[in-house]
Amino acid sequence: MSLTIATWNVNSIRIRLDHLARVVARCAPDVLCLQETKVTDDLFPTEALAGLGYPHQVRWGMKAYNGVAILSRRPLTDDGRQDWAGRADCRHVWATVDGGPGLGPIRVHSLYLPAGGDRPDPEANPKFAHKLRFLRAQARWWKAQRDQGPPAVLAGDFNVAPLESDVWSHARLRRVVTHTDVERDLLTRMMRAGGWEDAVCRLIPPPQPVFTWWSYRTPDGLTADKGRRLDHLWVSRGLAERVSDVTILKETRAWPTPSDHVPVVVTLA
DNA sequence: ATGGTAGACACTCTA
Repeated sequence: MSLTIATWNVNSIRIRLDHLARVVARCAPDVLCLQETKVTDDLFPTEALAGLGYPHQVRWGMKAYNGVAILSRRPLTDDGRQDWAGRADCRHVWATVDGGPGLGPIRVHSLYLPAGGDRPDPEANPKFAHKLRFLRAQARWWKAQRDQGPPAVLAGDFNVAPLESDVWSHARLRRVVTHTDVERDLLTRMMRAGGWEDAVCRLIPPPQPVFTWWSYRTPDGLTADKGRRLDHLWVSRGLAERVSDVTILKETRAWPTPSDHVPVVVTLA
């Protein structure tokens, strides 16, 4: 028995339904963690996604911005949601899925961390200050949650590229939001506090570069491979040895009218 | 220092 979990920032679930169908045809994940759904729950495409094989859904969205969801082929139980850094902006949901014999129940989190604006200065840029507050709060939360409840998966768009090999040029991006020292340090702290292990790094060891995002604004960004690894899938310690496959679906970025992020797909066996 | 593209929504925001 195995469980395949994907995480993908779709940049609008309604405009990405066709791509979602193609992703499902490609890798048939059991569980899909989505970010930037950009839709309120009453307008969420529940039926269309059930028709793709995902009748079990947890979604939490708002108008125009943010929004997260978990779609599953198998029943979801004990679902929850939480606000962070003093804002009600639909960035974190979770639910428990049965991984089957040998895996048992697994709590899956879909998380969308703030992008942080343009200037990496918390004094001058309130969005960056918010991002740092969010990261610190996450580290505190996961430290308290550590070793509680079932084995867990934390997946999503974290908007931080923590390793030097997570960006196309470490030297040129060190002062760019997503790859500054303070963000990289806080994400590492959050990971250690929760006892998380990076499932992708487990099978694709650094410094092998892995990118999951290519900016819309860089015309040659994809062909020149000027990417960053902003999307992550972490597993709690008990699951680290179960990571049996990792796939980054880079091809989706070259499809017509793509999301700027691509799916990260991890199989636990 | 600036502007580049995309999505939502209603003209400007966020990424």
